[in-house]
Amino acid sequence: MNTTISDIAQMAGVAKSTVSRYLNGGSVSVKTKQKLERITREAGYVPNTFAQSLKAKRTNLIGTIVPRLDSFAAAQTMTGIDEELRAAGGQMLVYNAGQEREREIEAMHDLARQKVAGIILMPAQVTDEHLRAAEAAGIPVLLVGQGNEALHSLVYDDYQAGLLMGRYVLEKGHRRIAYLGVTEEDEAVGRRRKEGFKQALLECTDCKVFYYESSFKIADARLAAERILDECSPTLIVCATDNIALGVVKTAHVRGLSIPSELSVTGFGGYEVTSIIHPELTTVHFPYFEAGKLAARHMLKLTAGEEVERLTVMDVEMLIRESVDNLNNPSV
Amino acid sequence: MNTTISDIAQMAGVAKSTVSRYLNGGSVSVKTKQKLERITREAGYVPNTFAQSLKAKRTNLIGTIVPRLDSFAAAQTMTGIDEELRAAGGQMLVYNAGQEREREIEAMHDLARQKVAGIILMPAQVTDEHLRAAEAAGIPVLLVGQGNEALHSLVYDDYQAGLLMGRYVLEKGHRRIAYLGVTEEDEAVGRRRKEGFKQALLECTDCKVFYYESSFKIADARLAAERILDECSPTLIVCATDNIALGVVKTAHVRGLSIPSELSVTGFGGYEVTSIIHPELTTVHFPYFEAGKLAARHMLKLTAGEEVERLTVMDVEMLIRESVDNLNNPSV
DNA sequence: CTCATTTTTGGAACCGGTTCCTTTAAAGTC
DNA sequence: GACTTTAAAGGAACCGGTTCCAAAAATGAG
Repeated sequence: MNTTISDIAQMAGVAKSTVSRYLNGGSVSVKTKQKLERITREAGYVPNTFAQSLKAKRTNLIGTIVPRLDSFAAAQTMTGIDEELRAAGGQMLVYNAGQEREREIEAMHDLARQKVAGIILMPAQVTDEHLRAAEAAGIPVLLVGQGNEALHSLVYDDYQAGLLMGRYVLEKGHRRIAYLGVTEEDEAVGRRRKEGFKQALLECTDCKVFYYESSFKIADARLAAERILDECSPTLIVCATDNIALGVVKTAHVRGLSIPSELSVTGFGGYEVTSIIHPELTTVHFPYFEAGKLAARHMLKLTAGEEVERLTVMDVEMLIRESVDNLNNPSV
Repeated sequence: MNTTISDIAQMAGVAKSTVSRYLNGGSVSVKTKQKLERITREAGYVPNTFAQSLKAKRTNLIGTIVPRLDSFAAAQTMTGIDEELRAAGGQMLVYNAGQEREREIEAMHDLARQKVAGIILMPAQVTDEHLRAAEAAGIPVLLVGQGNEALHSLVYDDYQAGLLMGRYVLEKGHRRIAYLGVTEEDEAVGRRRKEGFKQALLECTDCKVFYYESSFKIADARLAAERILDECSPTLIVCATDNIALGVVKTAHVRGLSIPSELSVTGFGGYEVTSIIHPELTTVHFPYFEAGKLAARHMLKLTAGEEVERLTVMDVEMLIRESVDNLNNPSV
């Protein structure tokens, strides 16, 4: 069915090693080069990747394990990875872990078995199991979004993000604040982001802060917002992610609370939708796309055996928009 | 480095063909079965996929070509495909075409070369080039979202969607309507959806309808909305996709137009965000996730050589929410 | 023109499995 | 216990490339 290198060799009247050499740029005389050029083209010859990989013992595939396919952050990161990989002749093999830890582990084994050249992992949490699986895989593993000393990591400056946000809302005069976070098992989003925020709040002596927790789901955030509004009526709710903020905004609308005049809301992430809704959401921009590109570049270096700094921190940027009221001018 | 089947054979003192038979459930005595069970486990033996595929001449990979990674429809469809494939022991290899036609073609060649078992393609348009590439690939190709007689297709009932929407807005008393569509090169979204809508409008004698066109981008939709509002001040704008509707809503907000009292807006798609924004967007739900699952099931059958109906039409469902004003009761 | 050197080629082994065919061992029959 | 039948195991070829090494051809030097 498909023409093989032997077919080509036969047609050209040469040995298949010569054809192979021609294909891989080895020493071939001008004459045979031309002949082979013509024949491979006419026969529509396409090398069999398996045979190549079997010998080479590796592929140009980079496995990418994402928690879910339908999240803004994951989509942006994947797009970045894909773009950069493609430019270098590589390819991305996406593995959807469906937000389950065991499936992340399983994915690493599976990808290693498929001899991908490296694995880019976007976990919610890094456990010993992850480290063991990474070790067992025997290929470079790069973490995105979470850091770990044992592996190459690319993280966002979550602490700084929390700090910026804390300072900003203080500056706007808010003194009764709810922080709607996520589980502290999530080192980056759950802990660091909150710690930065707390640090900023330290500078404020007359502040009341209420800490709440939710899952990453919008529906859960809506429920949490109900509780917050009932229990402590803050002037502002700082949400650990844009999605959570979206849920809070929704609850506010349902209750007929106007944003920001009656309730201020902020998020983290900088998802596209936050600039589409009304009022636009004040949030912190995380460079997901750039992180994806950088992750891919780092991975390419790693697979080439080059050195890469173990920890890279990506800068974040405050996005000041419309969802936070300025309480300093009680005018009008 | 990695243990091979020969290593196992040697350790067990049997021929590698016996090990292979053991692994693939051939006839092996109880005694050797037990011995091999122990040895493969202890050695942590994992078969090399390339060697297997080289012989088998195919993989359990299904190539999926998407226009972009960061779209709700693509993400939902991919999730559905992935879920169903995984359940059947297969895997999805995502190829991002970046909304460029040539890259879709290139992707098909590339995937065929990598010996994927089949290709699921989500094109904006099906050209002769697509058909030729599908032919050349020599493997099943399944279209999702667009239909073509030459290939197996899974489409949404765009005509019906347009019809439902047209009837609904008429019923709500709108008589001065703008339809913000997309290029007619897109058979499904550009033509069928609009045709259904037009059909519904035929029943209305005193209607004024203005047709406009935009790209799929929110930014372009905002611009188009500006034009529409300036030129024909309709009571309602029917948008060909939810994203376009989002852009129109944004423009309305910027102009201080209240929705739906001063301007009604509708979309198509049923993206998650449409139920989060305020007011919630009236739209038509397209079963992207289910389509993905069904596409995967069909593909699995096709790769198994089974028959599958050439054209499958997925039902859509009207989602009546808050963004369309009822003009029939000018009371209060 | 001969001999040494370099370039180009061919042959064979190898990558790690699967599968076909043959031989050997075990089991069943009379 | 000898003979047939069936089950289990071994050996070799094959999938389609790459690579190493040796042979052949072309080139250069003297």
